[in-house]
This record gives sequence, C-alpha cells and structure tokens, in this order.
Amino acid sequence: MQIERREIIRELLGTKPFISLDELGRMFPDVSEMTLRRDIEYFEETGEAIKVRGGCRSVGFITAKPDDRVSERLKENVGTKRAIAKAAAEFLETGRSIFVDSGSTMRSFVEHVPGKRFSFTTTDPAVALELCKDGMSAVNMVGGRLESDNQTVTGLQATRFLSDINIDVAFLAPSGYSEESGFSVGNFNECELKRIVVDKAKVVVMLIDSSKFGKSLPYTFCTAENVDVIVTDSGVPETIVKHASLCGTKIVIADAPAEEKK
Amino acid sequence: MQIERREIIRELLGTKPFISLDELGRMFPDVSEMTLRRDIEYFEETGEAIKVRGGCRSVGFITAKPDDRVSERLKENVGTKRAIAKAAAEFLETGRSIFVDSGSTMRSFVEHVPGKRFSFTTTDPAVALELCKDGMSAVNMVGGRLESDNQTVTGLQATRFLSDINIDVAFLAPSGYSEESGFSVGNFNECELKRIVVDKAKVVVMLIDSSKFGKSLPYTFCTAENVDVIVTDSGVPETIVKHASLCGTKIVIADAPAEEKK
DNA sequence: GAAATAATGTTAATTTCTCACACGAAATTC
DNA sequence: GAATTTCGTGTGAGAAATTAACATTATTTC
Repeated sequence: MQIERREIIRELLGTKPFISLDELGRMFPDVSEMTLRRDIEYFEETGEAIKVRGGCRSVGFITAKPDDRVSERLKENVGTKRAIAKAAAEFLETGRSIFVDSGSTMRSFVEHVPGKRFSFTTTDPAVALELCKDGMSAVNMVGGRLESDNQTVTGLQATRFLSDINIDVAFLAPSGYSEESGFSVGNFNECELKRIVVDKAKVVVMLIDSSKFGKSLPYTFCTAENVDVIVTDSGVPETIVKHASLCGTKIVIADAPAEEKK
Repeated sequence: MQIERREIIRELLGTKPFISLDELGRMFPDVSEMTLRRDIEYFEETGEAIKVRGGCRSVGFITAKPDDRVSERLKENVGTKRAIAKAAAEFLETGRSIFVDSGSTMRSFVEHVPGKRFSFTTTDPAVALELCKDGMSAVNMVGGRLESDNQTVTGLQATRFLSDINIDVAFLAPSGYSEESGFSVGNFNECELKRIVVDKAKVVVMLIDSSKFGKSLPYTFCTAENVDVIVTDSGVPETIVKHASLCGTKIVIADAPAEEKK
C-alpha cells in the first residue's frame, strides 16, 4: 500500500540523513525499484527530501553552517534593504521613463514608490504586478523567456523589446561589486540584458547592500564609470567610496533605523 | 586557478538554489567537466552544497519546513474552478507550445498543471511566476503594457511579440458567452490580443464557468466555430450545448465531487 | 633544477536514472 | 453491475551522468 509505505519512509527520513535506494529495496522487497524512485520523487516534491545519486537526503538533517552568509543575508538584511529602497526612491522622476530591475532588492524597492505618475519598465513579473496595483503609473512588462532561477525575463525577445523603448532612469541590483570586476551577476542572459539597460539609460542607479562588495560573479555588466548613483548601507568599504568618487559616481548611504524591530 | 574559480562558484551558490554542470561548463570553458565535478565534490564536503544529478544545490536555499506543502495540498478546496481547471489540464500536450490567458480562472488553472515539460506563453505575470516555479517548463512572458484593471499585458508590443511565436494549444478565459455575441470581454485591447491568439492557435480551449453564459460584454473576440473545446460545469444551459455541437465544438462538463474527502 | 605534490585532463566502464508503455486493481460513472 | 477511468505499479530499453583509474600538466619545496 502506497500510503503506508510512504509513511514508513517519512519516519525514516526523520531519523537518518541519507536513505539509499538499495536500503529501501531491502526494506520493501515486494515493490519494484521504480516505485521507490517515485516515492523519493514524491518526497522531493513535498520538500522533505532531496534526490541524490543512489537515494535521497532528508532536508531535516541539512544544516546551513553558521558561517553561511546566504541564510544570514536572507534574514538579516531586510531592514537594510528597505532603507536602501527608500533612499533610492528619491531618484525617481515623475513623468520620466523608468527601468526597474528584477530581484528581491527591487521587489522591496517598488513598495516604496510614491503614488505618482511614472512610466515603468521592468523585467520582473512580481515587480510589474506590484507597480500596477495603484493604477497610477504606466507599467511595461518586458517580454521574453522567464528564467526559473532568478525569475527574470531574458533572451532575444527581451533584448528586442528593450531596444524599442527609451530609459531615463534605471534602477539596477547587481549580485556583486568589486573595483576590478565592476558590477556582476551570475547569469549570462541576465548580464546581457542589464548591459543593454545601462547602455540606454541616461541615469543609472545601483541598489546594493554592503554584503555584496568585494564579490565578483562570472558576468560583469558595467563598471563604476557607467553608474551615476550607488545606494548602499554604511558597511561600504572606504576604498570603494574613494574609487567611486574618482569615477564621478555619487554614493548614498542609507542605514536601517536603529530602533527598527518590526 | 582553482581558488578563484571556487570562490566564484561559492558566490554563485549564494545567489542561486541550483547550479547545473552545464552552466558551470559554460562559465568556465577552459577547464574540464571533471574539474568542475571535483569542485562540486569539494562544496559537498564543506557542507555548502549538495551534489544532485546534473549539478548541485546550495544548502543556503534549502528550507526545512515540514508538512508545508502536504498540508496545503490537503486543504485545497475542491471547487468548481478547480474541477474545470483539472479537466482542462487534460488538453495539455507535452512538448507543444501552449498559450495561457490571463485572469483568475487561468491562475487557478496553472496550479493544476502537471510537472512535465511544456512550453508556455502567457500574458499574465502571476501565471508566468506560478508556471516557472517548478523549473520544468519553458515560460515565455509576453511583453507590453500591463493594464492595472485586469493585470494583463496588451498593446502593440504584445501584438508584435505574439506574432513571433507559434501556438499549438491555447487556453482562454472569456468574461462572457452568448450564442449571439460569442465569446466576449470588456476591454478592447484584451479583445484584440485574444483574437490574435485564437487566430494563431491550432487548438482553442475555453475555460468558462456557467455563471458567464448568456452574458455579452462589449468586445467579442471569437465565436463557437473557432473553438475546439469548452470546459465548464454542469450549470451550462442546454441550448448552448446544442449550439456547440452544431459548431463541432466539444463540451467538457467538470463538476466538483459531491462529497469532499481526505 | 629535480623531486614531490597538487591540480587537471582523458577515457572507458559502470551505475543510475529516465522514459514510454503495459498491466491490473480500485474507484467512479452510468 | 458493467463499463470506464484513474491510480499505483512493473518492465526494459536507452540515455544520461557519475565514477574510477590512469595520464598529463602545473606548482611548490628543498
């Protein structure tokens, strides 16, 4: 019986970090390997396990190490992100054509857009939905292939789409920045698109929290020379501030209010 | 150099939940696949990633929240909309180009799409986001002006976008249907777009609950002759069933199960 | 500069996985 | 209660992906 079997496996998942297919095979000699594979697939779908070669691993035993910056960043930077978003919103200009990048930083950003008449263009469906909520602004959704990784639109269609529009102010969020590599991301298509945007925009505003400084991802889409404003928090290294001023780039430092505790 | 490369991969692990070997191969064309495998192995050893078929997953993105998806699935209300959506999902064809309309009916519809490989195109950002969640299908977001009242993409850009793609099966949701006026909506641009879709699609499937029968909105985008399948519930008037069969349109009646179970 | 060590490349063998289809039992529908 | 559909399962071929063993090239160390 399927339900019983899966219940047993589920319990096993609670006691062991890894279960091999062989093991399951020995445990349930009456069912075929394929069935057990499908069971594992099921647990992968429910998010309880992760399929690996030869079996599966129980997510309950997967611990993000304390030095893991990812989980830290996901949780702790909310306040900072919001502060950055707020500060960046100052650079919005009524009636101009504004490009808004994709990603969690930008999703936070659009929540702070004042209810005025703007003309937005974006590559992020979630951003587009948020922006068109108030009904004040015109919202242009860039068409193209939607990547499941980063939920952004890219590809030939997107490129073509962008070539047809003008951009006055562009708000972008890189995944990393270093003096040597400039502003970079981890996805080639995403990089291509951002490059076009930077190229077309009259004013480029970067939203980047300080945890991303000193990092270089594989694909660089522009350098400080191309950027007008960098909005970040107080964790920005001094060397980067200096370098930016040499390039004529303004740096805006926005910190989360000390008493912000939700 | 190994250290640099691994540092880059480490950064990437911080931005993406999954990295494929192909991806790494494209990123570092100068090293062999084997080297990248060894890199992944290294990250598995440090506990930063988990080796899975085709690449690796970043532990930072693995969230252990038990029963979340399971309980959700069990809670799902088995309503008419779900029944219609489920019945309509039968007309999905793996590997074909599928168009999905905008609106709440379609948002419900995409929740019932089986996790197979499809190629989707849609005018609804929320639909697009949902579809790309599982990462199985290719999702094309139609670009253009996003209307705030119905949250659908329309306009010249959208038209042009659609003209570039082929549609095998189109799933559409009209706002009203009557024998005299056919399938209609309340927005001119929306109508224009749907008309194009109907025109291009080899198979047209309409999702329409019976409350919409007998209604005619200002803009008609097609008639029963153009439609291959109508999926609705048992409230459909007899006259409409007759008329449909005259036009060679198949009617699928999907009702919610009488008794709720599980 | 030579030996030692580490990093990477190459290839073949093996294993695992996926896919497509078939089958029977249970549930549903008429 | 018969027919149909759905669901869980089995099978086997074929296509990956992974491993392992060995060859080769950098890098370090003395």
